[in-house]
Amino acid sequence: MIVLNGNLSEIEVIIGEEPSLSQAGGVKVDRLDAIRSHLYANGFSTIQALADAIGASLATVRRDLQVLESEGVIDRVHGGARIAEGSSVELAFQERAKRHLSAKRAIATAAYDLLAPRTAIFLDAGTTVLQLARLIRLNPMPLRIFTNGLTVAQEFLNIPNLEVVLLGGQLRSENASLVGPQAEAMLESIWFDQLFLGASAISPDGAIYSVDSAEASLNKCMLSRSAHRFVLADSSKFGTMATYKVAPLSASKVITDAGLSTHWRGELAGLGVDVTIADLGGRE
Amino acid sequence: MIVLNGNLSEIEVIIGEEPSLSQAGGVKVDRLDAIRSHLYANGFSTIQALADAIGASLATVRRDLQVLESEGVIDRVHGGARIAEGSSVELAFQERAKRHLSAKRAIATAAYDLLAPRTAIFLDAGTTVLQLARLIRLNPMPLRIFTNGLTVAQEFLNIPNLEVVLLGGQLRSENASLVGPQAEAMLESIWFDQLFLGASAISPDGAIYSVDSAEASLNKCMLSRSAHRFVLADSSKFGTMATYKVAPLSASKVITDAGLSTHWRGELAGLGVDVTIADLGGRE
DNA sequence: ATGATTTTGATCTATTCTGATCTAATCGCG
DNA sequence: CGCGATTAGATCAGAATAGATCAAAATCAT
Repeated sequence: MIVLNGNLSEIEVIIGEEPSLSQAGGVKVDRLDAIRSHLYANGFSTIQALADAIGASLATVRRDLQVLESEGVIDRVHGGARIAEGSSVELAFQERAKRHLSAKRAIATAAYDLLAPRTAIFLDAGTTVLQLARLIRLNPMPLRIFTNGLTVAQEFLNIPNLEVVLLGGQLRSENASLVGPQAEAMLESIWFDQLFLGASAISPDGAIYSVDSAEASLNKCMLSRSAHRFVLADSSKFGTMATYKVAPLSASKVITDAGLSTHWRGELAGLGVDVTIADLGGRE
Repeated sequence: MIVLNGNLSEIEVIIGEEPSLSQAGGVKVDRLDAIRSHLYANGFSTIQALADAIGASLATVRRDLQVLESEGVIDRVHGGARIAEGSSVELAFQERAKRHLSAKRAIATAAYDLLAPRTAIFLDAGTTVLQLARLIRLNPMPLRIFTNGLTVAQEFLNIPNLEVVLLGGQLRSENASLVGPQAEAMLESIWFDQLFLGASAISPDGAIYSVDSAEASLNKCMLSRSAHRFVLADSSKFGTMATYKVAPLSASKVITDAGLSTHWRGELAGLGVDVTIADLGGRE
């Protein structure tokens, strides 16, 4: 029986039955490991140095480096290669952050106008809320900020007059958020003036949904710990569904963009939900 | 004896005695790093001085400065260039991470060899421990990892078979760590097999010291929650002082590099501390 | 064993990088 | 304000590096 654990090269090794695999010279997997090892030990290396160290030609080393680069393990630069720095980690997340970017920025700007100095706010780990975080970094004001988002917290490094508290908990790679019972327990001892919550989806009957169970559970806790609740969701989210229900919109105010259909405007008015439509041109 | 007082740039200047850092191997990325370092150390430098220090022509230095200016890390003025105001603290961490890098990587490699699959470990927020984190990312094994370091957690995004738990608490910008009573409270409910702790300084009488009060307090909690304790400190840390005492070394094992003086080897042996000397060439 | 596929290494071409020289802009000083 | 001196920017040839192509070698499936 073969156990797959997500590592493709290991799978190949397990299935392959060559007894001569211990040979270090000619096998591609060994070469890739050797390159990674060499680059880690030296930080940076020219292609020539790698070729000498490994005993392969320049062309082969280049091809190997292409593979490693596509895996995100290394960074290739003119003149050689180096171990990838931590920054280029979340590809899917960054892609998601770019979708409907102008709408998200408009929404973030509208949300920023709601902030008051020296208050306590909570920022969710969503991509729309991240834009709000970016805006606060560029236009700082004294705030006490709570968040469960790694990227959100990162925005606030070295910004003066900000007290930033990150929730502890299990790291969820999909959106670099912290979730789980530890995060929820920590929330229980915190109270804040404003909550800015993103949403994976807003169901046709006007409820917030999330793609993740733990995230949804944590979102519920957030909602119960804030004096004012704002849901930041671009208009494309309305009328879509996700797996886990968080809460009805009725207890929150909504900030969205001008793309919201007249049907939904009426719907939200019928639910008694306060809606702010962010104007895309409304930048200061 | 060197007293560390929390001013990072002073630490760099005082301890910095390596001539090897300013040597660029003729490759662009090395030069950019060298310029960053030189400018960080001196605050301002003329183009001629940079060209002399790095060993490149004036034209090349100018072009490099253009790149760095577009990245926003420096400001160019007539006659030379200076570090951009905003990013000096951020650079301090990177500079610190690069100092004694080969020693730190050797230490990290020795620490990695101590890991066993499916155990629970805690990784401190120091720069040496960050190298261990990077090693785990490049060479993953199933682990339950706890940390209070934002950059450490970032390393583990999208790595399969890792359960990563980040301590909650107040964000400390200097080294992107989470500290404070909330972090300590969360530690109280966690127990792990191995702790890997960095150290700002190891005092002449063999005690761990830290530059930050909250960090020191948290470190004490960490030490009390682990079955095995490993202090990762390159040899330059021994015989230096910082402001806040964490704990004596006696209850921990030490991993350091071959630069440790014979005096200190004897000293540690006298204290009954188990010492591992990481060999810089000791790769698989 | 044999043919097909993949991998490797050498050669050639294209791109990028470097350093020198020349021209334009800026600074210091009377 | 103008002048000399210094510094910045532009251009270009030479060098180094990356990418593309192709034949030989190794590997794999039948």
